[in-house]
Amino acid sequence: MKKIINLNKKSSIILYPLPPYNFDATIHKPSHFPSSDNKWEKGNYWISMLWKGTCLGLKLENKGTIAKPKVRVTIHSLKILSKRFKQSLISEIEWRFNLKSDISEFDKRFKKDKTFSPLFKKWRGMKPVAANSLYESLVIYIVLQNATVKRTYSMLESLFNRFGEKIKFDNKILSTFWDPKDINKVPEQTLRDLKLGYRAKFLKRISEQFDKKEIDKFKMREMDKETLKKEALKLYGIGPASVEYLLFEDFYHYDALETIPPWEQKIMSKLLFNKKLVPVGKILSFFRDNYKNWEKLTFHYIWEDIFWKRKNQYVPWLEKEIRL
DNA sequence: CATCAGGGCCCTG
DNA sequence: CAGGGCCCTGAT
Repeated sequence: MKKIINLNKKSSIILYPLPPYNFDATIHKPSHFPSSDNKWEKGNYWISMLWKGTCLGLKLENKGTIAKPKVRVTIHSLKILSKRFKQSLISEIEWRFNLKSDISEFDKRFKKDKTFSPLFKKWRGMKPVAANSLYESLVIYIVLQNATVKRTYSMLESLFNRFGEKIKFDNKILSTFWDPKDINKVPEQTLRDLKLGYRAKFLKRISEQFDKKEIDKFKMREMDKETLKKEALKLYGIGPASVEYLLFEDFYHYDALETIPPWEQKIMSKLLFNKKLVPVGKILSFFRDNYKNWEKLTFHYIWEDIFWKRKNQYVPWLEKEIRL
């Protein structure tokens, strides 16, 4: 059992997201599998973060409304942080929690949508969130591949326990990720022992690329969608399915809807057409024809809505499609 | 018990 | 560009 690190120093700042901003629906995604690096309760969110080699604990509190959003961020750390460090950290936090991207056009354009206006209204101000760093997201995409939820969860938790730390702040104990070099320096077999299977090689290669600073996430944030896509596909172990998540969830391309994995296809078939299985092409053109430029964001609203429902009530047909 | 596909990806031919 | 192989797990 590793020692728990107490983060005793803290400082707070108020941030103002661009409206509309739905705090809970943006920060918490019920469709995602649970992971011990973060915790959500209505209006509050805790997550561990590594920034420039420093281990931090963030607490975010909702202090505003969708139309007048306001978020209080408390940064917990072991040592007092310099002003310079905090400045870079705050702009990173603004990116990660998607405080500044503009979805007001989407908001206006589909207000009167004949099919989904109630749903758009219900989740007004919901955006994708890249609460994890790019490296951490890639780790998650790798453990998602060809695995059930349970297996994905256990692979990630094994990695946390082997390579990460446990931190305590605001009465929460959370896992942290690790520096890519920690994985780059261990043999592949260490990862295989954690039951990563063939993904071990992917994780090692990606960790190596990050350790050698071959990937510039800031540059990637500036790229147009097609360039970014090509760039991301160069990452070893990252293919079309992972890139599909990456473009939307990590780089906020709201129109990035090109492929739909089988289980999502089944669920969307039911939700959109009330059928068992509709061809992917038909689902794609439904979004393209009706929600141009906002295809994936629209998909996201429909998608998360059913998973929010699942939190409060049992949805038998959905349960069957989730490989737990 | 064995067999097999899978919420992919890489590599080979 | 099609298809085999890969770690494991759960379904049959």
